Amino acid sequence: MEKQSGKFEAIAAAAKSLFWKHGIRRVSIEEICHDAGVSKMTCYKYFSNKTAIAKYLIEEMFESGIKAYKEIYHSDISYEEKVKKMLDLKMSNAHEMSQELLDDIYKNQDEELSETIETIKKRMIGIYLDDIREAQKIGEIRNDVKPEFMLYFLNNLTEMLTDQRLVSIYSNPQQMISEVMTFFFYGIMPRKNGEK
Amino acid sequence: MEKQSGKFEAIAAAAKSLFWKHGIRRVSIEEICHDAGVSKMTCYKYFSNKTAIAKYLIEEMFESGIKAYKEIYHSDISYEEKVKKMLDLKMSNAHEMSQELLDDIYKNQDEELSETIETIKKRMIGIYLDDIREAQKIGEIRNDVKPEFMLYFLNNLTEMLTDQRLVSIYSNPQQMISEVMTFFFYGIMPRKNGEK
DNA sequence: TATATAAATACAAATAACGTATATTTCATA
DNA sequence: TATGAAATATACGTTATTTGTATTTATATA
Repeated sequence: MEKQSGKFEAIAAAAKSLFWKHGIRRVSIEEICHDAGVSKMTCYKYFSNKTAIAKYLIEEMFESGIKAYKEIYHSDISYEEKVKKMLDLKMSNAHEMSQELLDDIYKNQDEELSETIETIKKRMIGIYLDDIREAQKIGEIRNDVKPEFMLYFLNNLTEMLTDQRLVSIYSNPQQMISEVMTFFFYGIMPRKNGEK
Repeated sequence: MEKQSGKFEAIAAAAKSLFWKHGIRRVSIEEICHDAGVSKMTCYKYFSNKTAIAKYLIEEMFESGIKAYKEIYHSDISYEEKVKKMLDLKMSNAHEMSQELLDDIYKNQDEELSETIETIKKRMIGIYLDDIREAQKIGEIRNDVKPEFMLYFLNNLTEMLTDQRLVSIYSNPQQMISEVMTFFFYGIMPRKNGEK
């Protein structure tokens, strides 16, 4: 069997560009084919329909996200450094999948797609919670706070980091992340002597 | 007759937001009505169809552009200052109408809309050329260069000013405009003594 | 209460998108 | 050059969406 001469990738790239800009509903298969420089028949060789393309793209996106997370989590740096790196990552990927696109998917009640997203989300939450519990066990973070609350709070943080009202307070995003993280790790109490 | 309770404006605003983001083709009238919080019947009270809404918005946009230009041109400042103000204006309005939206209009061969745009464009070019000729007449700019070439070159300048490759060379846009303008007014030759 | 105005609903007609079948073209290989 | 696999272009019936209008229902105002 011959190696795919990049047509699959061309379709995926064209679809991603269009979906991410306009949502799924507004984009037609013929449009994707045109942008990919591929005929409709070729498109149907690889994907059974539009939803299948979107599903593939969304799964790919989440997979690469999980992979990036895993790499950070299992790297040999302090827990604080890990959280910092994750927040950096989240920020740079903020527009990876726009809220608009998600709304589009849910609003149009495409059950297959929303189920796909829900499934992956659950998987990611499971991974995150396990990792938090592990970190509690080995004493990297305090264990008198529910992992679920930490996760909720972390999600809240990432939202804050893309909120223009917060961003505009700081002269650069690194300073913002650093300050927010300090608050997350140490709270509002002034540091005691001996504390890092 | 009662004053329109902002429904016309609501429709125009919703349509503009959608058109400017997704182009005209991808947006339906029902969508506009929904976003405007107005029923379809009310929409048809004010506009006969989707093209009519787009036409109104495009004309309004060009009109306000011409108005802003006129204000600058007839203000009591030096010609150099005028050009600078115009370039500032052009830059801040760079995304007023995206190339994508224009492509959408031309690609879909909506004759009415493209004619509307062409008509307005011609009017604007006429105004610009007249003003350049007048400036030549009263000696504000040299008269051994065709007005048409100056206009062409000015258009080219505004395109350059939104080109990221150029923008990234300068630490701020004002410096860029100033340098580009100096080149436009005085060319590459070093200034002679006595020249401003 | 009467009257005007907008919203909601329903609908036929037009348009666009879908997915498939078939004919044509391309192009590498025998 | 002839052959065959694979992509493209074309055509087509089917379904879904959009359009523009008509009719009914709600809402506010004088």
